[in-house]
Amino acid sequence: MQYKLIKTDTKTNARLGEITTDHGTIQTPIFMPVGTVGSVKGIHQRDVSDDIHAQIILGNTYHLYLRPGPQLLQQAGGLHKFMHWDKPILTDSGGFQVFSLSANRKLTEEGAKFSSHIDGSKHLFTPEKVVDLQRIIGSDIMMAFDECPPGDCDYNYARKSLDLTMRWLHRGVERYKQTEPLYGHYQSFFPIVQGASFKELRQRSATEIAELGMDGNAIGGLAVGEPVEVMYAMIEVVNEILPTDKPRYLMGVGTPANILEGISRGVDMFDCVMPTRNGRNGMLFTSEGIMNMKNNKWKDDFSPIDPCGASFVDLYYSKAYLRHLFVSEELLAGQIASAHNLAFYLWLVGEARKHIAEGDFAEWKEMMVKKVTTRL
RNA sequence: GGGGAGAUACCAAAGUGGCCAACUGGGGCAGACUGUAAAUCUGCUGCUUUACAGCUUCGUAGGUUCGAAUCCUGCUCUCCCCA
Repeated sequence: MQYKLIKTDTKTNARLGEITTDHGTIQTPIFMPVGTVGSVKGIHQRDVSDDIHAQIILGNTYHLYLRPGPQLLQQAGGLHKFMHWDKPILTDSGGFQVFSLSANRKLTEEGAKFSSHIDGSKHLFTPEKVVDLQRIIGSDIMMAFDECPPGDCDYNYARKSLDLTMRWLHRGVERYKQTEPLYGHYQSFFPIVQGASFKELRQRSATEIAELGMDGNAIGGLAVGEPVEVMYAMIEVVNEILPTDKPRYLMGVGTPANILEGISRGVDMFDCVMPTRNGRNGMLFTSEGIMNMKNNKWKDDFSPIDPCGASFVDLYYSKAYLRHLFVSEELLAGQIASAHNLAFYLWLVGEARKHIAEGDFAEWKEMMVKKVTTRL
């Protein structure tokens, strides 16, 4: 994998870059749609690619391990072939499930023991096993197995958690170096900075990770309950330290405003379930603001969903029709909303790249943050 | 014509002397959602701009009672069965 830093903004820390993988190039800053179990929920791969213009999507090691399972994935020849997606894939390690499924797991030095959320069966995830699983999945970017601690945890917990994550990281890197890709394409391995909301822990984590010299670096454990200002502060602290010649990935973030603020602070890659999940729940993000399509106010608004929208659905269907679909609980509602939101997110980062290139990113970002946080 | 059952909030439907402004479901209105256990979850839904407050409601008109959606009487309407 190659990362080319094309331009750094003069007024902000925004960066324009390009990541080259064996499955194609990625223009950064980029947003990566989440397809946890090998599907960007509600959207055909064809549309993820051709309508939404996603350049890379996510999969999840924990979920894919439970279903369909590594044996079948290997039989299929990896996730790319299985799901018919030939652009890059990044897999999360299951570290987020340590957080989101915390009631169903126990942490030990060795790893995380999960009780499957599907059938209760027990499964031990170790840093080594998670590398092996991601080799089988065949993702272009594999993530280290980490503990994502809650955003409001105390210093003692955060320190112990970080220590464990760093020990797991070294074991993961070791396994990564000892193993080879199974399907002939190169796989990167990204470490994840942790340290909750504590500056010195974040600095220590970032410093240690920078020294590893991996292909790219991630910032985890943010947008998990801490105030948004703390998240921004932590990004700044970490990006002071992470190498500039490697892409930086802010995991799980976020709202359109979060993404613009992240880009401004030197983040290159983002992912979030928000465009799809919130879309399925009726929330549309647009360049003019946020719409709750279930609201009565759209009942007889026959104007296009989003006159400036980037997806075909935006001019194809009206607000009134989409509201009707939501009220009637039609599957198409969530599909349209997801397509719209993802296309908007991809459009947003595309515009960000354009404005970094043109040199007016700072002004554009200020204006855009106001617009995307407006309630329509 | 004879016999029986019933009328409760937007709809359906509980409640049959005080704990009832009234269970529950639907509908309606609004909110939440950030490396997806989510096409999920939460709140409100008689009126008074707020309320541990007040006011008006359970077909309708009266009555009994300290107190009635609940008991009694008349009336109106609906449904079912038999002729």
